[in-house]
Amino acid sequence: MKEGTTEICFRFFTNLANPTRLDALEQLMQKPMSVNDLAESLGQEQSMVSHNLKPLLECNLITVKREGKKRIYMVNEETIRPIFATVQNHAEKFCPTGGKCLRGK
Amino acid sequence: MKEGTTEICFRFFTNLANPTRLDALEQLMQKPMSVNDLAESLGQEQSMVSHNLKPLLECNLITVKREGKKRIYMVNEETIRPIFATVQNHAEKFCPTGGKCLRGK
DNA sequence: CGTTTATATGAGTAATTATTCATATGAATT
DNA sequence: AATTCATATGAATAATTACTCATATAAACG
Repeated sequence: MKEGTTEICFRFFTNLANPTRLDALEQLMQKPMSVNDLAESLGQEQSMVSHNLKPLLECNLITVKREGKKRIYMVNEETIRPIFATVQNHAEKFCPTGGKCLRGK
Repeated sequence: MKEGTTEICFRFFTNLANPTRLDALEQLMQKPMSVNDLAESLGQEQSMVSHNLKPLLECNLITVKREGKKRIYMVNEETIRPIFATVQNHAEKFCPTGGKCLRGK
């Protein structure tokens, strides 16, 4: 692996290691939308969603474009799709208990 | 995405979102080895490495086999290789500043 | 079967990260 | 340019996660 990869990986995975952000990504995979729509669809406060979108955006896991007075967020398909595909494959093959393999919740 | 995927993803990414565990994985990708060898090669305490290998093992991101009186750890190639390949691709294409895209450290 | 060597565990503390609430910013539309 | 609607930010607190040190366990080999 290249130099500095651990640092990048750490930021990358830290970014994804959060339920709110994962929920947000899941929604945005279905359909690009604004912070407010996302907040409503997740049943979360706008400010919390906004706080959580920030690092996703900074790391380019999502992008944003303006539409009228809204900012429409969408996922970076090139990265997000394969990542989730790999996790899903891992879950099917290696997590027979359905994700309870890491520390009993 | 399937039901329960967010929970699995959360555990999965939480597991990877740690410098010690990433360093350990990087080492183990080069060569399977014991906890003590790993500890030495990382310049970390054996107990810390052991603590960190535990969740990786529980989530089947690594596996272990006994060899004499040592326990040899190795990565789950099927999952780890593609994950890191995707992150690396992401870094090259979308992190021009070399990983400084998420919160200035 | 006792001893040694390798590894795991527990509990306490430190460090990091998430969430909340109040408020600031900012662009679009009138 | 004033108003409004959408979104971002800051700072404080809460929650989670990591690390350390001391010690327990466990398998292998004599």
